[in-house]
Amino acid sequence: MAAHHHHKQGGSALSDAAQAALIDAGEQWTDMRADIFSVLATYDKPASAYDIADLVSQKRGKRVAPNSVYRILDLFVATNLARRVESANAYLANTHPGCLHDCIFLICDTCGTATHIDDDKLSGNVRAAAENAGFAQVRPVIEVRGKCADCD
Amino acid sequence: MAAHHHHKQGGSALSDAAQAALIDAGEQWTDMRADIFSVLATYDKPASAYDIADLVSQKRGKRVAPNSVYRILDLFVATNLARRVESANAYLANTHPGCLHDCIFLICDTCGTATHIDDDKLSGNVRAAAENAGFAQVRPVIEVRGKCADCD
DNA sequence: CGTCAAATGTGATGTTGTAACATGCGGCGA
DNA sequence: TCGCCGCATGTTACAACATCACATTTGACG
Repeated sequence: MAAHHHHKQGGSALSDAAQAALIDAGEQWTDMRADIFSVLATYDKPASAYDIADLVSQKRGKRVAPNSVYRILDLFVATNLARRVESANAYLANTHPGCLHDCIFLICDTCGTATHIDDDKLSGNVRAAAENAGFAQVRPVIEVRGKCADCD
Repeated sequence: MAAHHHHKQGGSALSDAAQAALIDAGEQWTDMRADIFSVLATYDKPASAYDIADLVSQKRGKRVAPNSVYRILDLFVATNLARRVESANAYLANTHPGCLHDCIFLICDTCGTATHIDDDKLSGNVRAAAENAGFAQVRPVIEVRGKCADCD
């Protein structure tokens, strides 16, 4: 595979990539983590920890506490398998784990779907502006609320 | 006063400006709103609705419910007297009400203080990217988490 | 097999945000 | 003046989001 393609990966391919990335980070790919990732990956809008807890509970036929979900989501975010959408208090699967980007999320206020842009130039400028102001260990949060093309 | 200065306004001058802006928007400047704004304006870090409710309660010697605070904060945000910091679930007074900007907030993860930058070029690029992707009624959320110069 | 660390379960609790309806207050026309 | 109306605020309840502390399970490894 060539250097830097950004095809969205489908269900199982994406899970495979996630698994590889997680193991690569020295973490385990457990059933629970696989289930949570796969549920998260089916969402095209940011999913709250509680949404995920409900679906994973169904899938397993046994209550999974939000608590556990949060733990794993935190891990996913730390290892770049998922992103937190701050303006939605919710999470999205990273469709290309392994690639580091400062994602820009576009969230439709009407239908809730989120798309994401990787514009390293843009996010780089934001980073630069922050560092210019004396900030270090910078982590940009760039999200755009609005109306998507389908909801005009 | 000249066209577009951005001196931070101090306590009473800022409140005066806020009052003017609110009335200009066809809203009332009530005691409650004045109190909430003045409390918000003393913060140099994003203040949660609950923080504000506590302080305003003290100040008035009578419990003010978070509920009421939210209502007024929403009004402030709608009229550009205050901003919501999404990544902190909290609010900041706008130090120059009347000027419309897509603010960029820098929030220190260590001390919590927030500074803000107005870089219309940068935020304009974010807007443009979103509109390019078919989004309308765009409202950028640009925040940067990191460590401020004092906390290095 | 025993031990240890990591993962997950469980229950409690803290924080943030809304909904629904009641009350108060001031303006304005009858 | 009186009653009505619209807006602001009060009050109660609850929903949604997030974390803490501690118990139990699992599985890797000597």
